[in-house]
Amino acid sequence: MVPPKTSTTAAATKPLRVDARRNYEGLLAAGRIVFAQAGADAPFDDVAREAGVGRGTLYRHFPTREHLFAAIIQDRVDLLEIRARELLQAPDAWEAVAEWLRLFDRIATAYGGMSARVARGLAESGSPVAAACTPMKTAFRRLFARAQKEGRVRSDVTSTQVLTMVGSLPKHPHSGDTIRPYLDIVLSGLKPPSEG
Amino acid sequence: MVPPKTSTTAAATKPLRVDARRNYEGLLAAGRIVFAQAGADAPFDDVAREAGVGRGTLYRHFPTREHLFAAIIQDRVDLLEIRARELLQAPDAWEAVAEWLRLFDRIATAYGGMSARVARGLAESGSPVAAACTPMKTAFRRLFARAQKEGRVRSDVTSTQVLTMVGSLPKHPHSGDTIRPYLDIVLSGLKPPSEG
DNA sequence: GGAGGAAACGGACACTGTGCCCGATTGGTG
DNA sequence: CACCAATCGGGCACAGTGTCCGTTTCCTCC
Repeated sequence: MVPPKTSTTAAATKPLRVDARRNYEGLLAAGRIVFAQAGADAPFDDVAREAGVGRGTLYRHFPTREHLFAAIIQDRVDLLEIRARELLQAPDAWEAVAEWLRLFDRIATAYGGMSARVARGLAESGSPVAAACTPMKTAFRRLFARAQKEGRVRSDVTSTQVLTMVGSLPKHPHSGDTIRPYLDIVLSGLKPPSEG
Repeated sequence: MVPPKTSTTAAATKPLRVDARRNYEGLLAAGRIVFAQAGADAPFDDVAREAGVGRGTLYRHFPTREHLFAAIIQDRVDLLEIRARELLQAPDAWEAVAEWLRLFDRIATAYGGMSARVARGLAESGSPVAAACTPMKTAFRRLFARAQKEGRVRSDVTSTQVLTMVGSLPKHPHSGDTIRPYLDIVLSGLKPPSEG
């Protein structure tokens, strides 16, 4: 895993000592493992133990759980941003939005219970999650605005609200997949009243 | 506040001593106050302190936070059950479902953050919340089935899934109201593909 | 109306998770 | 290689949870 480059997490200011970078990457990997296995509410200490470092090290690199979340999802967020830019070229504006949201939903279920917390963080500016997601949000806003402009999406909802809503959809407790019809209902409901 | 009669919470087995009943009702009232003010994640102790009783008393009456939730929402749930039965007589099956869900959504926002926890408990059988909501769920299932039978609601979703979904909708952090378009999107998305 | 027993009370205790702090250690530099 | 700053990581204080048990209160029966 590559430590933050252009990201908003911590770097770009100073080169970081080699042991610090090693621990940073180890904590990131440990976070993925622990949260994937025990859910987003797993004891924060477990991450430090899994990484084989002390509590102090963990808290220095990631002051809060949300900071670690933000770092963990960074690569997925980058991916989603790229995809949103690509889909701006797609012929059907509505299908582009729908396809992107399906991808977003699939990715959001990677870590149990995390998508709900991320969805919450998306809204409140100032949160590390919101900072990490800003480029993605901007890219999706363009995609969404295009569909709205063409009248393919209802006009009384903002792109951020859609992200929050989809991120908050209930998930299967164990599989982690969104229960089938939930996303379909939202997608169908996003279409303007005129369209079926 | 009337202590549980036909409810599933604790009673109907033994008459409860007068001091026990007094404390039960005091804890219920305290729970409403504390959760309304500080949200559903407020320290459980605060409920005991607000009620002027010890921790032991609180935990004896309500072994878990969810047990207290179930008791607190009992009267709202009863109300919703009654309304669902009434709406079975309504001429328009779809409008009946929509109206009931709007009521459900409005009620679900009474205590900050509680609706999400209740929505989670709704799904997992065995939880006190699920037990308290069973009559309501049954009544809504009939209402929902009627609309589905008439082809006014998409057929690939169950009534329980709808309840879980609406209960999980993001809420305004402060006001507690569902952000406007969320419920509209779900309602619109529940209609079958043929209808606009 | 008072004595005995069961039920209920409520504070103390042990435990877990969190977040911070500071002495010890390690790495980079002249 | 020696020094200084950056980093490490264990220890500490604190808050929330849930349980246990000695004490108190209520109900019943005489």
